[in-house]
Amino acid sequence: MSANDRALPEVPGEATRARLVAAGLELFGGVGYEAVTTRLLAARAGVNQAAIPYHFGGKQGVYLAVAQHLCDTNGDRIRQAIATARAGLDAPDADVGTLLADFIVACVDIVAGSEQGLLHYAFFVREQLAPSAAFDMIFDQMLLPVHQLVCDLVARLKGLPPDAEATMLLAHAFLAQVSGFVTGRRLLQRRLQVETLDLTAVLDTVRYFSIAAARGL
Amino acid sequence: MSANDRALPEVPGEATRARLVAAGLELFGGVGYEAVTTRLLAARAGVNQAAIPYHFGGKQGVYLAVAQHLCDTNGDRIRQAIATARAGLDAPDADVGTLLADFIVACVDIVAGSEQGLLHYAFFVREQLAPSAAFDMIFDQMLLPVHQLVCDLVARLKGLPPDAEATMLLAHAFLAQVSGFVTGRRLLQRRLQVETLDLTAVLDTVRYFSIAAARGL
DNA sequence: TTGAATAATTCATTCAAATGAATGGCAACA
DNA sequence: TGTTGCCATTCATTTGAATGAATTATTCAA
Repeated sequence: MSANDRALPEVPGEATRARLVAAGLELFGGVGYEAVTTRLLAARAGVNQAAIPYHFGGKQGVYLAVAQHLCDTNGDRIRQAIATARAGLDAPDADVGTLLADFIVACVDIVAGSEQGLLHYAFFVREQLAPSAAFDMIFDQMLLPVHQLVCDLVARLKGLPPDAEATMLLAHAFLAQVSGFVTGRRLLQRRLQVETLDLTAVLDTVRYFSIAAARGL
Repeated sequence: MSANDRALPEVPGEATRARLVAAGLELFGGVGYEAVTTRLLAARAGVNQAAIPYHFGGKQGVYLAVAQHLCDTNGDRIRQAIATARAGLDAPDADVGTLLADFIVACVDIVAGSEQGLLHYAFFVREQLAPSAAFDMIFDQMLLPVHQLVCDLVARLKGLPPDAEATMLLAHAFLAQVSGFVTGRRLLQRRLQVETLDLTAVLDTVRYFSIAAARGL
């Protein structure tokens, strides 16, 4: 149990598993489960095709491992953003509208701030369009905590119960921006005639819009 | 060219084509292109598998026909909503915020108002996640006119040029609700513990939120 | 520290099942 | 009778997974 347990010589299969998960993240999010062949997956990961059944029991095993990895990785950043917002909410003089806007911005940043994040969220979107065994995992670990927090913020803002239907729907309207700027980003790219969106401009807009909505409620 | 060209005895192959397109609409939107086998597609349509290459040249032909049908069908309702909004915009005493909110509500209604509409939009979302030859069609006929209108509304509301980046991003924030209430509807269903969303409550929320945002800008 | 013995992993190859499309016969209708 | 659409069957590929040999890592007695 030395301090450098995480030195370069990992346990052997770990590298292969990690490469498959990384390749799966990219491919499953990009084109969907059925469109990814085990040959393509193995080639992209730079491993032999037989490594898929060997390490994960099959293609679906890779998919679930990708979902779990995705929840683990993004979960950290999401939990941090949630903690920040909740800390702000505990303060007596909390500016709830700003807290809400900051949190929505943080979510959009996590999701749209990198090519990686976009692929991650594409994975989520596909799961929502056609849920599989991975959906429960994603719901419990990612969607639910986020939605609950936004409900709490909206509830405080409007003086509503956090679990009321109206609260949840309003929370959803705020959170819609996250999916809007991801699933709709190709539309936006064409309209703006750019290859890549200006993240700063997007985040500024999200903040401005969220604060405007919070103020107007 | 009698008045009842659309009488029951259609031209023979038409029924088969229509059934395939209808089945394709349901399946492609529901599970994605690759997940739909020609056998399943034919079975769902109640036609022989060979009808696919015969009538559409292949599976992809059905897919493109579905995309076109989708643009035609929804295009009518969308164009109507756009026309209504533009008429309102031409009035001298136009309440732009309300026009904007009404249009967003109309879009959400078209998309989320029926199981059919949800499948249609799922098709769009998949095309945005991984664009194919159908994306240009969808962009030109559906996305672009809608986005342009919302840009015009936002431009009027804020006194910005309709083609400025800030305008387009703000327009996108309003339109995000459409994707948010569709791609996120399973999250919402779980949170509300219902099988089907209450459309009226959703549309009321969208209107309320849109007006609030427009007022707060 | 050796150095076999053992376990774990990788690999080229193969297999059965599936998938999309083609084929040729058949029926309906002009 | 000739054209058009429909159908059962078949075909060549592709797909996910299995197989067993080859290779690499780990263990542990000497």
